[in-house]
Amino acid sequence: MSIDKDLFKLKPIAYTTMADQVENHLREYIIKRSIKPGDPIPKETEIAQALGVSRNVVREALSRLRMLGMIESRKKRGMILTQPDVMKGLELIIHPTILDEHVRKQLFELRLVLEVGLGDLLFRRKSEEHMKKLDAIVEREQKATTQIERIRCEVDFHSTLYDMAGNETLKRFQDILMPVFEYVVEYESKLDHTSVGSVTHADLVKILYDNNPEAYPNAMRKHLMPHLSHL
Amino acid sequence: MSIDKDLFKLKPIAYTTMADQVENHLREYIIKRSIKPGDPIPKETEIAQALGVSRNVVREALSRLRMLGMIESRKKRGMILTQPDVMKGLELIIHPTILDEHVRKQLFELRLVLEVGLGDLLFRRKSEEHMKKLDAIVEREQKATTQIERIRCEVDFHSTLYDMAGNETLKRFQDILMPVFEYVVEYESKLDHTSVGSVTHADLVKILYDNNPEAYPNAMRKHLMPHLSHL
DNA sequence: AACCCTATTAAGTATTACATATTCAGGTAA
DNA sequence: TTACCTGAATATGTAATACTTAATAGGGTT
Repeated sequence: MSIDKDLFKLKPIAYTTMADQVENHLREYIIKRSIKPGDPIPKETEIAQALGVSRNVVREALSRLRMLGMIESRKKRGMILTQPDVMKGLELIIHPTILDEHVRKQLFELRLVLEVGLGDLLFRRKSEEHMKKLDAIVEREQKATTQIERIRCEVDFHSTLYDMAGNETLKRFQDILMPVFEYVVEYESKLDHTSVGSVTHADLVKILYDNNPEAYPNAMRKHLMPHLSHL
Repeated sequence: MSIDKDLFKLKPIAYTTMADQVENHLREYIIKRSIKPGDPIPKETEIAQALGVSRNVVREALSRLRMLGMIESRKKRGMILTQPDVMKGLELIIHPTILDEHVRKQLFELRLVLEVGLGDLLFRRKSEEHMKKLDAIVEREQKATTQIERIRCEVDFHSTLYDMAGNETLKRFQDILMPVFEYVVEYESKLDHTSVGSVTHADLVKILYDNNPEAYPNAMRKHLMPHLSHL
């Protein structure tokens, strides 16, 4: 509770550079002026002069926003605000080899949570094509002879579910996280779990055909049980 | 299908700057050399010289990675790789007033999916304290007289569930998305839905006390039905 | 009115210089 | 020896300047 204690808690000092400040300033500027995608933002030199910093620093801040897809710039036309891809930031950070195991595990849990809760989106948005595709995957899986082929079917099946959900953001989220999952799957398969839950892909497809949203969550839970029991 | 058609689809040209290239180069460098958090990375001048670009460009690239929390730098010690917060990128982009309604709706759906699928994490990780906290919120909610107070209880309840799940990444995800949800909630309350699903918070708490993972998903679905029926 | 040429503008890149903070080594005093 | 002070070396942070490049606008010619 004492002030001294809190002081010690501070990391080597939260040093904020000019670029950090300009970045924040620009964010505030965009929000306060409620600038919308397509609208122009001031020139680099104007910003630099207005904030009393070198153009160098301004460019660092702008470079960051550009990376996130928040702004675009053309040679003469200046810069405009753009509708950012909300998952862009995730994509830039998530790389399996950089993340430690703890985080990878948490992301894998996140995936399990998503698939169990996915039902209502699926039932509302499934189409003929989607169902046919699932049928085809199940058939392919039953004919599969190699472990590699089975794993491929597994990935395709669940990936198709995300397609069916008709939510681009969710789909993108899944696509970004996929490489991490593969890492975990590999890790788990080394342990013992070549086994599959008591509910098969075919069972899940049947539930989708039967239009039975009530049955979906617990069916998926059972399907994922080998993973869930690991928590 | 024709090539010409595809060409037209290309945006005004995917122009890559030197900073973009250096950024990618650094990412590859980190991955290929499997540099781990805490390990040092080359000096700015070394990078600039090695890649044949100005130090300015290198600093733009480094500035981006620094923003994402992938590296840290000290005045003399040089720069080191750090374990990035996987959700940092999301946090930087997601601001309700910037996102268009379409994306906000998708994020709201994502939240619904998460809460329905959250069960298994809850049952495995709930503690005495958590349950007490939920009890207190339910009690507070029943005594509430104003709409504002009820909404606050609503937020607290679901927020506590994410706490209970014992997954920091998931919790952080929720915290970042919360402002967007508030926007949607406000939007929905304007329509008609002051009503609540047939399953109350108290019912959900009971299921948690009863250690009944099977009942959870459909109970939460019913609780969220006013929102789900909007899909 | 259609076309071409030129000037202008704003972002991208390079270079140089200096400020600042941190480490390290060396030297002095107790 | 130990402790403290001091200054040099170093790498990042910031500034200033100049030049390149591409896109736009405007003016003139046919």
